[in-house]
Amino acid sequence: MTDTRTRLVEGTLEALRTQGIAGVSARGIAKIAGVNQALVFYHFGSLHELLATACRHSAEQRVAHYRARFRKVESLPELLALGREIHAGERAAGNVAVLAQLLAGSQNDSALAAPTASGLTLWTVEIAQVLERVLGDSPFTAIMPVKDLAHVIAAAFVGLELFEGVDPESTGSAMDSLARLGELFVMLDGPLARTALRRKVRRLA
Amino acid sequence: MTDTRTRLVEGTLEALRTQGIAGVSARGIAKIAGVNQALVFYHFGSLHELLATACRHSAEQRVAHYRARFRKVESLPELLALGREIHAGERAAGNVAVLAQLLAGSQNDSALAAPTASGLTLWTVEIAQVLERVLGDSPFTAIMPVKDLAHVIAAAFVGLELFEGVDPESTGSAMDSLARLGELFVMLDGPLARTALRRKVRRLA
DNA sequence: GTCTATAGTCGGATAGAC
DNA sequence: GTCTATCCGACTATAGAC
Repeated sequence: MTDTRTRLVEGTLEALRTQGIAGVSARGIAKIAGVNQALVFYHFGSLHELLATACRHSAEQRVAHYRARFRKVESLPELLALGREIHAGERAAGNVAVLAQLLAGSQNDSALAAPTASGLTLWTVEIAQVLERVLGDSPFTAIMPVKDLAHVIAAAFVGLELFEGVDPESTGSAMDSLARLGELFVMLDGPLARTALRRKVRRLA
Repeated sequence: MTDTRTRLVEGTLEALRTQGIAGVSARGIAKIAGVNQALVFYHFGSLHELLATACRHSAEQRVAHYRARFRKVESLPELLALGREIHAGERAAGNVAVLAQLLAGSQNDSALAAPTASGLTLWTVEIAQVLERVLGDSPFTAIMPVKDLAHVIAAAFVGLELFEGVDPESTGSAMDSLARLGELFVMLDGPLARTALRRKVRRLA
């Protein structure tokens, strides 16, 4: 990627952060990137394609950044700690906001939906792999497969990110509770509890 | 509210559903509403104010529609059943999509953030009241207050709604799992389990 | 209250010089 | 590859007739 292409992609992400999907424009992105407006179309053909490219780039970059850390996680407490760390860092860097804006824009724009879905899958696959390793043999997964749990976790994060934009205090409190809930789950996930849980799960199925 | 005002407000919600926050315009809304474009400004002063009005109206209308049902819920299974029913109905009517688009737009628009937060609060207050009644005396609430749980539930619904727009199959599967998880929780929430949970919670605090 | 017409602005995209 | 200049459409908002 040449320097101009990179600047435009990074500028697109910054524009999504500061202006939202409703406010992005080729002119605005070019201004942020410090390049001429016509270069958006020379390099990417259309604003649409630039958005899609930025979406792909952002997801790959973010997940790659944490992949090694994900691979090292061997227990639920470790996963929770990493989850909180990622949330804090990504939130501060505005990357969850980018994802939320892309998701909102994708609802009525099928060309954007495909790369957004790919980007999302990068995250959920990574989370699912860790969950598989961490609670793969828990009877809990009979009720909720790790793939589904990974989706719910990612969805809750995106939803809470959006809430945080309109009601920061309540959302912060909810996130703290969620962290405590994870700790409780770890405490409950002993051998005895697993046996009891297995019985219940069988009855449910 | 005169007929034209009503048509414009309803048209705004329809525009949010079909075109998203990035695609709404006074002209588009007027076309959907079947009224003259200039009337947007005569009745509401600005597109902004129309969006805010529509946001308030939508939330009040939706919550009022379910309030009586919420009040009748006396157990977690009933709440789960109602939750699934509301989700299906609201999803089909596109009301969760409206909320998601308003949330996305509010991230970079403080004038929209206030009414969106109010609308959101109408929902979370209603959910929290039911949760209070249903599991108010469970030790579970010591870890996660009903207010926080209500926020997380609402956030997860909004997040999953957004995911559904880009990846319907995976999201549907995740929602099914979530429903099963609720059923499991009900089975686990017996007197014996509560006593054990209370012990764990004390240790955590 | 509702209409037409329009001012003024901004945005996507392209042509063509360098 | 990068620039200037520009076309053209869509937008918010207002003026003024009815």
